[in-house]
Amino acid sequence: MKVSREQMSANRTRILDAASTLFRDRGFDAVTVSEVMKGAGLTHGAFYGHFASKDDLIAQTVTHALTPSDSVSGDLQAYVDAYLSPDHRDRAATGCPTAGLASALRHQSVEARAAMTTGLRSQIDRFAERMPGADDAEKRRAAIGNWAAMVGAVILARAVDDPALSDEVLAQTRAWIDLRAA
Amino acid sequence: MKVSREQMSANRTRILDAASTLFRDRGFDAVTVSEVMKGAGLTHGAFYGHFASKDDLIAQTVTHALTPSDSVSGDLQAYVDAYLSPDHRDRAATGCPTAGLASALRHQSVEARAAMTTGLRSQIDRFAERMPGADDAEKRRAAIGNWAAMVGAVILARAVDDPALSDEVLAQTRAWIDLRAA
DNA sequence: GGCTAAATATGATGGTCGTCATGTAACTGT
DNA sequence: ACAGTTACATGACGACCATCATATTTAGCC
Repeated sequence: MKVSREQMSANRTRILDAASTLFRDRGFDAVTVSEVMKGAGLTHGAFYGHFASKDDLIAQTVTHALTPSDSVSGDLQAYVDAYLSPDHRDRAATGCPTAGLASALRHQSVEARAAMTTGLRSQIDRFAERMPGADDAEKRRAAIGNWAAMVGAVILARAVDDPALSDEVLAQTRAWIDLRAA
Repeated sequence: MKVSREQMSANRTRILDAASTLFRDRGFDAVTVSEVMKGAGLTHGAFYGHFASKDDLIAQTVTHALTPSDSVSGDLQAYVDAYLSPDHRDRAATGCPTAGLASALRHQSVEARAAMTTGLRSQIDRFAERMPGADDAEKRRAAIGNWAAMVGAVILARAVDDPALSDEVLAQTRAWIDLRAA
């Protein structure tokens, strides 16, 4: 059955939200189109009215997941602490899309990778604004270094089986990140 | 046809080598059992004489790829520079298994994750030995923080489409890693 | 209010892949 | 040297999945 224009737009958003959650949780390959549509409350048939292909969905989901986030607002130290918390590690489905999707993007379409490029660039910019450092160059360097460490730490913490080692990776990275000097 | 015992053992090693390369290059899901066997110079039928399942292969490949590596021998600075080089970014198939496989391990069997745990632990230990720092605690912290940054930087550099941004992530992380102080 | 087009549901198709069954050849121990 | 076993090859099967075809219902417009 046909639905109203705003209903369809809302459906599209729900598909992207469901895809974002599912992809972060289980990866692009392991999630099927049917699952995404079920997560959005629709059946698989409606999918190709919204997207040209699964690859198209992936590209648009990356854009969707990476865009307007309030990422680095509020206290920077609190942001870092929350990012490197066991709670964030354990909630990949609702956590940072970069940590959840970055490695998988290497095998995706140019469109998806371009969306990641845009997302990373703006994350670095926003992060650099709030970084300590003598000048902009130092701030930018600290932003990139710290962001790489944060993403890497969460990925390693999630890859590992032993909770003690996983917690230690997070805690030590948190302690090691130096927000005072570039 | 049956082959000699040492031939079979060599075949097994070749399967693991091929799997290690292919998995790093394209991920666990995208690589088929047939491809791995073809890479080892065998047909798919021989696979289940060596491994119980694809999951079993994945677990054993992680162990195989993560074990005896000469990882952190030689000059530490040279190791870090090579790790964060565009060349290493561009050669994932022969590059660091941690950077190539870590995120995907989150969805794998306990055996595979246990292998990753062992691998990460020994990498941290070896890395810490050569880290500067006042005491062992500081060395360990620096090892974990630096390793997280290195892995994260390579993953981000590989995820991104723009060569300039990708190069910058590597170069800035290299510059930012402080090997002198914990 | 009725006609048309659009959005979704249902059902089908073709291909791929993990796994297994069977055949074949040759290594190994006697 | 022989018999039995074993490692590998060939071929098949069943499941799953992305994509498409068709049907159905309803919003949007006159």
